[in-house]
Order: sequence, then C-alpha cells, then structure tokens
Amino acid sequence: MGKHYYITTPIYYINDVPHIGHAYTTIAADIMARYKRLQGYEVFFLTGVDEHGQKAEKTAAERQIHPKDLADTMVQTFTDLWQMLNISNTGFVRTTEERHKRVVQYFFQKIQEKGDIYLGEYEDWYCVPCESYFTELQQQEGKCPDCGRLLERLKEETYFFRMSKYTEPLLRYLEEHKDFVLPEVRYNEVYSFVKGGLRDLSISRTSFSWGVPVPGNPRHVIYVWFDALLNYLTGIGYLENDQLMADFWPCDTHLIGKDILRFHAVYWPSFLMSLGVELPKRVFAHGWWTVDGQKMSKSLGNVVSPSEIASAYGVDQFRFFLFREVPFGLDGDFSREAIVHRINGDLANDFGNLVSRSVTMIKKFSNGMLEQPGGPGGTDEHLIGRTVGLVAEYGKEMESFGFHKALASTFDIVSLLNKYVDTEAPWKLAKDNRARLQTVLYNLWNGVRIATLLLHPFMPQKTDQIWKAIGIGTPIGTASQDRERGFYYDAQGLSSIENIPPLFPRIEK
RNA sequence: GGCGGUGUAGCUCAGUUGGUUAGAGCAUGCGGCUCAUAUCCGCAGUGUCCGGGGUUCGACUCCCUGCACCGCCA
Repeated sequence: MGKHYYITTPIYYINDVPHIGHAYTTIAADIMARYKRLQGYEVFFLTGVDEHGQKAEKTAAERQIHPKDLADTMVQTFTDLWQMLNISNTGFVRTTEERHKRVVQYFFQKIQEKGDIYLGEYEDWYCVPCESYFTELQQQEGKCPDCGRLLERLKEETYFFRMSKYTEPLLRYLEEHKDFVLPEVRYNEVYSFVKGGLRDLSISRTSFSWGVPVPGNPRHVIYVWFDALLNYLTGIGYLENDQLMADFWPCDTHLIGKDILRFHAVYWPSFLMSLGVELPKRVFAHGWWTVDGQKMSKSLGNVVSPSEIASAYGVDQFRFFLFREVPFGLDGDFSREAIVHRINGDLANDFGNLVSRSVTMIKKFSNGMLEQPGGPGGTDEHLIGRTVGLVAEYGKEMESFGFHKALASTFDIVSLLNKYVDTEAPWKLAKDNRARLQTVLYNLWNGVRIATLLLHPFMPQKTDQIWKAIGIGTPIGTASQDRERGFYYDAQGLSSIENIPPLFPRIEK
C-alpha cells in the first residue's frame, strides 16, 4: 500500500469575488500537496465552490439570471485564478453536481433513518449576508451582532439534527485527539464550545428553494452547511468509487480560515459520527489578512485582488510572501511596501543573488562544468553539518504547517551559503588552487540545489527554472526528496551551467 | 459577564524544566570584499523583559494583583 495524503480547502461561496483570503487557503493547501508529492505520497487535493443558499439566490434574482448561471460565471473566475496561481488540485466539487446531490440526500436519509433527524419548528433571527442565525439574546436591536446589518425574523418548519446527542462523544474525541484542531488556540475554543453543550441544529429551510431538496419533502431544502461540508466526501468518490475512498479517507487535513472553525470542528464531526463515518484527522484553521492595518471590506474598498498582486509582483513572489511574512495560523497584514520589502530583501538580495553568483562562478571559473571534488577543507564541514540540520528542521516544521519556520530554516541555509562564498573566496582559488576551487564550487552547487528544493513547494515555477539553470535535466516536481536533500557528488547527467538573467529582479522604489 | 490568549530593542517576534554580560531578522551607523541583481560579508549598539506585590540564594521565566489589547462563548 502506497502512501496517501488527502487535503482540502473549503469550497468557496460564489457570492464573493476571490480575495487574498481565498488565495491564502488554497496556496497553503497547494504547498502541502507539493511537499507531500516530493516525499513520494500520492496526494488528493480537493477544492471547489459552494453554489447553493439564499444569498446566491438573491444575488442571481437581482441580476435577473438563474442562480446556476451566476454559479457558472463564478466557477470560471475561481478556476482561472487557481490556474494563474499554479494550484495543483486533483479534484474540484461544485455543489450543483448530480454526484454531490446524491451524496447529500443519501446522507440526510441515512441519519434520518437512524433517528438523528426530526421535524420541528424554528424561530430565530437570521442575517442573510452572514448566513447566520442568532438567538433573542444575541441580536442587538434587530441588527446582526457581527455585521450590524438588519436581521430577519424567521419562524418556519424545519428539520433538526440531534447534535445535542454528540456533545459527549465529541468531547471524548477531542480529549483523545489533542491535535484534531490546530493551532492550539483554536482547539481550546472548540473544546470550550462543545463543553458548554451542543444544541440541536436546524438543517433545512423552507424560505427559499436554491439548494438540495430534502428527500421525501421537497418543500424543504437542506441547510447550506450540511450541503457544503459533504463535498469532502463527494470529492473522493463517496458512493461512487470505493477504492478512492479506501485510499484517501479519513482526510488528513481540512484547511480552513478561522471564521468557519465551528462548522468544521463541531458540526462536521457530529454529522460523520451520526452516520458512523470515520472522522478527519485534522482541521487546521489559519488567520486573517488585514490590508494596510485595516480589516478588508467591500465598503472600505480595500479588498486585495490576488490576480492583480500576482501579475504586478509575480505569482511565485506572491505565494512566497504570504508564508514568509506571517506565521501560518496567526493574522497578518498585507501591504505593497511589505511585499516589495520581502521580494527585494529575501528573494533578490539573498536567494536570487546567491543563485546568480553561484551560477556565474561555475561558468566563469570552471567553464560551466563541475568536476570531482577533493576532501573537505576550510569551512566545508561546518556548512554541510549545519545545512543537514536545517533541512531536518524544515522537514519537521512542514509536517505541522509550520511554513513560516520552515522558510526561516531555508533562509538560514541561504545565509550560510552566502557566508561560505565570502569565506572561501572562489575568485582567489581560481588563481592559485584549482583543486580546492572544484570542491568549493561543488559544495556551493549542492547548497543551492538543496535550498531550491526546499523552496519548491512555495515557488514551483522559479525553482524549476533554477533547477534547469544548475544543470539538472529532470523537472524539479519529479525530484525525490530523499535523494535531493543531502549533499552528493555526482556530476553524471549534468548539463553545462550557463549564466541566467535575474529571476527575482529588484523592485525599485 | 464566563473561558482562553497576548504584553521583551525603533518595527516583527524567539526565549527550552527559574541559574552568570536577555537573543534573531528588518531598519540605522561604520568597515571589508569584488564572484554576484549597487548585491554579499564583518562589527556596533540601545532594552524600568506592561505596572505593583510575593516565593527563592537567584525570576523575562513560578504565584497573587492591577492595567492594556485580542479571540471564543453568553
């Protein structure tokens, strides 16, 4: 049995245009997917869109189009962005797909048969834009406590899911799986929420019709979150492809933003427990981006468009910035100054310049070829020892989404290599010590190759270009991490190393 | 109001089970190199470790208390 890894992003709601938050989650999942592939895992990487619900129905009505047409347009917008950002997803779910509808209805029916669903009456305050319900206590003078907009009073017949029944089982599960929810802050939030006791959950609506009908009672449509969460099963062939399910379920990681934690860490496991499906291994909730220190909002007009930033500064530069700048899991602030600063400092000056000077020296002093190195001398052992240690730290951090620390370790290697060049001064060796020169160049080449490999999940295109520039004939995406992350001495099959133009040009300003 | 978290150099943050002169990156100043994208390397700093009490031979680290900010819930 091969190694399998299943990672998901949320399915994004078609009512929003893609912003930096969508890009953030999806790129993070892509980074993990690429990392796991380098390790020899077969990866299933799922994303998609959430098309149902009152808000989508309303927006479509305003534009006098069918909700499905709205969805078709927005799906295109999202998939175009993912293509531009080099997202390597292997699955994509639209909630309007027939296969998904079948899963949702099947699931509903099964837990109904089990007695976990009953018909009742629901009366509450509802915020249409937020798609959230509020109790009498939570509402503030008829306005939404979250967004401040006017609430609607709803009283309707509804199906309830007996979530209360799962308070104890879920609590026990959380106690036995301390890493079910990460980071720890989020675990604590979930734990105390469940500890307070779960209420039964309304899982159907009669107030609108754009959704999956309740089996046997088509006056009701199934609550959007019940519908949406099930995409994680639809996407890997639940009811359709037993082999795929067997290989990839339970899911290794649901990657989400912290705003939808409760749905993933409370509702979702309750649903799964009800049907007796194994729970996912982990839910990782990341933070939010502010822009120039302010919350991103349509009314402020400061919504950052990922495609605009990526075309202005480069796709890989953008991907890199998001994970170098801020610890994954915490909130961060986006600004043009910050991204320019990172590009110039880390990518142009440190890493890009290192690649550039290395390649040039191999070309200039050794005719673009590497020769058999001699034994260790100078600071070789220090360089190699430290690098091997940092590669190990990188690996440890990557496993638990410590992208920020993984990149810090990588840049420690970059810094080490820049020092190594200065200390060993190949331009002097070129004049009087050819044998030593070859060793130094070989070590340098190895170091650059390793740093490039470590950066590959973050910057797939640029690292592939470097891979070629340093003479390796096969695409970096097919590299085996086991082989490539250590120092080795094998010039077989290397093509001549030629000068290349700057990969990360400085941005003047 | 309840629970949880944070408060360390100009900025962003590390600080292992309490132990000598509290660290990193960025920014600032000075020096060096010339392979390189005017890049790189070296050196130099500065800190009432939020305030107040306490435990201890010794507290950034543990306890109590106050203040400020943040998250979740009500």
